[in-house]
Amino acid sequence: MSSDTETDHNAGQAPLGELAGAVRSVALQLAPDGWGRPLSLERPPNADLGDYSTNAALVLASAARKSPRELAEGIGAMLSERLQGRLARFEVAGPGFLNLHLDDAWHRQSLAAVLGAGQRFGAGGAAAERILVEFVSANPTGPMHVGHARNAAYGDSLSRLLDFHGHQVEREFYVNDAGSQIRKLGESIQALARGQEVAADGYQGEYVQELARRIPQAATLEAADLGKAAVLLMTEQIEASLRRFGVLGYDHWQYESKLHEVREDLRGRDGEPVSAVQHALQLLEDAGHTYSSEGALWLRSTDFGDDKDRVLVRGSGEHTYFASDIAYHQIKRERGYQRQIDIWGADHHGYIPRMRAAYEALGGDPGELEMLIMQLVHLMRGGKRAAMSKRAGEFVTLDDLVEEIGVDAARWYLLSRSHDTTIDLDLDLAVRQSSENPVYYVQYAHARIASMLAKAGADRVGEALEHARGAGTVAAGAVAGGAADLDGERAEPLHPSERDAIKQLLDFPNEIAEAATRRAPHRVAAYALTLAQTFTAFYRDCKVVGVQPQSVESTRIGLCVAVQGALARSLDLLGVSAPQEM
RNA sequence: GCCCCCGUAGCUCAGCUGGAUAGAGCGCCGGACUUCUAAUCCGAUGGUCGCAGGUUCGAAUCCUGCCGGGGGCGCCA
Repeated sequence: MSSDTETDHNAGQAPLGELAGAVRSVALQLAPDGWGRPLSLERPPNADLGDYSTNAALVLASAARKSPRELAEGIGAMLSERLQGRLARFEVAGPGFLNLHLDDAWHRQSLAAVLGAGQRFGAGGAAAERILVEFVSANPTGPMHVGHARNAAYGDSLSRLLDFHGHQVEREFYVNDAGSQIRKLGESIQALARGQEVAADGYQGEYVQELARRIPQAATLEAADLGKAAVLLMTEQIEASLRRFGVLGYDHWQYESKLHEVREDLRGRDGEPVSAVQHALQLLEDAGHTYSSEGALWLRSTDFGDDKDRVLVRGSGEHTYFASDIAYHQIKRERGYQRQIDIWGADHHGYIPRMRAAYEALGGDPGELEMLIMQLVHLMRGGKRAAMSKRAGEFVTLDDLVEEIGVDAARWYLLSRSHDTTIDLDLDLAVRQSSENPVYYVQYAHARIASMLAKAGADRVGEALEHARGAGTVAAGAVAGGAADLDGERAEPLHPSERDAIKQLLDFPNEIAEAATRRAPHRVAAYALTLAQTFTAFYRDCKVVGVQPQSVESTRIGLCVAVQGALARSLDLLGVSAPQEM
């Protein structure tokens, strides 16, 4: 597809944004007091009701001191004038909906605008922020399971989405390589290497044995060193699994252990270098948000809405995990992000109030910190809940999932549902049904277009695109006398399926904006499926390659190119491939 | 006991900052391949949007209570 025309940032929002703007400005002329109220511009439930529908009159009736229907009439009349010939007609319906019927020229111009935007169609639009997205952050004590898979797919896709929407995104993995769990892992490996029993609360399973085999001289090493060596191996393995799963590379790997190391650039009250953890604790102490009790140091998190105060430093002198996490968030603040997004598993939700409290105690604006909770993936077998025990080594890993159903089906399955609903994953069923996965429907539509364009030939496609892109200017100049195409001939009327496909395409920028703003990549999947369906209906109804007259073929080729682009973009945002043939 | 998420068609789920006749995929039933890709298409079946109140021109959507399912409430990480 063509990507040469990289126009301004808002090009992606046109032309639907332009129509919405026209409705808004006309409506506010009639009801100036209604400024600031949100007006809808939607596809009506029934195609007979028109191309678009607005509730402007319903929303603004009171401000205009008119009946909704009367106001709708007024808006329609003014809009008609403003859009010149492109608004074929309008109707007031029901309590005061204003239904707009747009003519073919408007559709052609809109398609031309989409083609003109090229790869940037739907991009940008956000008030750009520098955002850090931290996701997966699986403990390096074992392989990743399907819960991590969901977190990975979501975090990766959300990052892509935010980036495409115009934000400056960095991705980070927080490695919990400190604390008792690593010690336990080291001890477990040591026991296995020495042919002893693993402690009851230690780590079991195939992968621990493998770690013991892969670490040279494991039997002679101390547990602490074994732990360190295992973390390295596990982190490597995690990174490789994520890469196979299509996760774009992380910009940062932050090791928890580093937060405990003294840094030259951080100075304590006495001017001596301190660690990030000490630095953060001093900030809290200096701000008067801590106190000592029962031999421990506490954060007065209840001052910031938490249920109870929390321990930062134990009676034993050890820092809690919470203290590390506070330091981690403080370091991220100091790195200059405008927004931190943490993507956590459902078991962390109780952790949110204290983290938010700590963030505020550090002097941060709690609105900058978003902690998104992924609901669980329930593993099923034959319709029944299956146990997942890491200790016993019984779980389905990310690698298993990919091997069984492939990256595309797995990612689509995990991403086509909202992150705050629990997912039942029946692997047997998933394998059996993977060929029914809607992802293939979307990919098929993409491949089909590729095949059609190949049949038309690159030269013909290029020529057609030039023609289709020109529709904007020509139609604009020919509004009064009816639409004409480039050669001045009368344009053939668009088929209803063509008009539908164009309108479906025009929704793309809004869908992207919604999905990004609401942190909801599953909306992209839903959109892609609908677009593929709308395109397939067009394919059924309208011959493209070889259709006469040639101007019709040109428009349709242009539509194919535009749809293919939006499908490819949607799939890419989900981390799913867009094949040329299937 | 308190906190978070969920409850929509037989199944899995969209729709939720209020809009018109509540949607999709799968399953089930009946049809369509000499076609630019049938991994497709067309048609049929299928819902008291958990229950009860409230808010209003209008509620699956917002508020309250209840019921049911899942998860969480450590000086663990």
